[in-house]
Amino acid sequence: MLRTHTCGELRTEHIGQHVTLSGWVNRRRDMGGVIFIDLRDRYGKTQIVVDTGESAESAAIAEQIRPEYVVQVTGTVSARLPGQENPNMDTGDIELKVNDLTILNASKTPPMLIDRDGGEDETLRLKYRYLDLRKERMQRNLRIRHKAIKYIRDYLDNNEFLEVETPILFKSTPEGARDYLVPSRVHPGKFYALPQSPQQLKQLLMVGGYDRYFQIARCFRDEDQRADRQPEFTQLDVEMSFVERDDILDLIEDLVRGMVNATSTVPLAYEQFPRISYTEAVEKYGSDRPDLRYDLPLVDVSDIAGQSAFGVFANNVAAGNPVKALVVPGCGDYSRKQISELEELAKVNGAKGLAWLAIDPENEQIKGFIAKFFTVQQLIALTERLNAGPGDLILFSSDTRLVVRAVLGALRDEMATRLGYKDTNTLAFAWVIDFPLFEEEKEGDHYAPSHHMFTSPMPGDIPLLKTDPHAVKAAQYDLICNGYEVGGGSIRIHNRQLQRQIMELIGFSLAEAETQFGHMLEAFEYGAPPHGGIALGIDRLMALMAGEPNIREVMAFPKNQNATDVMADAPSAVVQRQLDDLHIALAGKALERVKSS
RNA sequence: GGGGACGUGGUGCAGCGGUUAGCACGCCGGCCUGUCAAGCCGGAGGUCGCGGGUUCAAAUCCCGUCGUUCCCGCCA
Repeated sequence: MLRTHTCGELRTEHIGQHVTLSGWVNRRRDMGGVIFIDLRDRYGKTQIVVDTGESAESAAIAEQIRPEYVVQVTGTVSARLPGQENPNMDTGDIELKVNDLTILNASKTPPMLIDRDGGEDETLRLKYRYLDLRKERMQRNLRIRHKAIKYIRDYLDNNEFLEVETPILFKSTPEGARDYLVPSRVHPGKFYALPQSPQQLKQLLMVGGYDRYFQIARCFRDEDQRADRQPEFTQLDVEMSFVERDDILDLIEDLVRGMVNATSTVPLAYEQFPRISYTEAVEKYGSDRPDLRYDLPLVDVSDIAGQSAFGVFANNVAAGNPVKALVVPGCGDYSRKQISELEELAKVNGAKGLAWLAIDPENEQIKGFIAKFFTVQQLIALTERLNAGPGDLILFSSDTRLVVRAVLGALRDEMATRLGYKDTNTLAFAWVIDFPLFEEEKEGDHYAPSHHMFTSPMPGDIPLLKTDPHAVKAAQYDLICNGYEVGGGSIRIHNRQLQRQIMELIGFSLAEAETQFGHMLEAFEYGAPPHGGIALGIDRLMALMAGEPNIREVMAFPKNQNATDVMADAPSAVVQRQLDDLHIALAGKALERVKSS
């Protein structure tokens, strides 16, 4: 071993011991007669002291040392001089007096400072990721990730789950996200697909009798990036047999609660996760993954506003559409410019305009271009319903139900940001349940599944499939946190008759089903147990738990927004021979680019 | 595919029509025996992303383009 201790380990009880440390030079402070070196590894920092009067040899080496040199130091652990202790360092009561100093490896001047979080350009961080990884921030984040995943494995192992690996090279299905494809050398013109999730495979494991399965599974989706989306990401994939919905929710909630309490830097807002229906989520918060760190509810005022002389409201209510409102505390003094920013946001989300009222903080007069269309009694009824007071701003939306949701949901989110309601030091988890089995709007003349084809209806709703499919609730659930979807799953259909019924409703022919899911349908004929499961987005969970705004910060080697690895320069061109092996000829843009390079 | 923001020594930024493009950190050299973002003195380092245009004059204004990022579309 090139060390006897780590750089975060030595304390006063080690004083007098002869030890060897190895690590990176964080900083060197040359006082002339004495040189201090902060030696760093991922466990901490220790101050090294070189006294030029005591060892000319070590002093000469210390003179050459620069930041990020890798050095080995042997010396005696000593108490710091009285008054020279550093309370900001874990090892601040001691220092290592050097007997022997060796440079294990030199370093070029790094393009960024390691001991300061510099806000460097993202390209720089990603190009020199191995240097970025030396920073405290990334080391802390990857440590949280490791601890959390270890917690998950231990928890599920204690509950009789088996971790099973499933193929990375699998089969493309046209549904869902765009697949990453891998050409086959052995089968010209055919392709594997990288899994978007192990969904089918875990259901087949249930048929195989592995009644409690999990996997820390890498997944791939070839879609455009976001702060919470990378081309490859990690799911905790879970599937169980002989369970009902609440068995899964209870288990996963206990797992997540324990994991957060044990490993997260950001604490839970509350221990018990609320279970809210999809209908409540979209009607009250305008989103199927509402941010529950704050309330700011959408309130239906159709009955009052429909009576007003404002044509838009009256006509919409007469047509059966809602008028809903959002009260924004303290924003009654918004300027014309600020209001028009909000109107722009409303329009982006489908609104034709933005109606608003503001209550004067002094004289309680109600301003806003629609005020004149309301009687005094109507205004009183409105403010009472909304619990709106002096200084408040009231934002309205009236349109189809879907547009009202989208508009006020977006405004709720925006106003929470502006009002500083998004506490970054709390995690507000919740379950969203009772999703409709089918989307509200049909695709052509067919129903569209809101999750996927294998999602089971709630058992009591099965008769409704024949009479009112839109009223059928699914045994589907999402785990949400701070406005993010961090997980989702369902109880699956294991009954062939029911599966066929659903396929007919969504316009999926037997022939189509056969080519895409033949292996699934056949498997289900050999004694598929009742089963269901969930998948949690590990990267999103880790980002939330580390208080990070982007999942790049919890991945060791992420890609940038263009799905490029700027460190390794991937994807990259390959030699013609490789293409020939794969029976691939470049065409179009790809061919032009190769010719011009 | 679309919209917003950003692009200036190694790094982070200021300058936003008119001197030799400025500041901090870093880097190089010197001084210094108790520092810990050490201090002091001196120094090097820039095609202002790239291309075109407007102007007597462009880092600065306009157009295009490339890169980064956030968002919309997309993500069963």
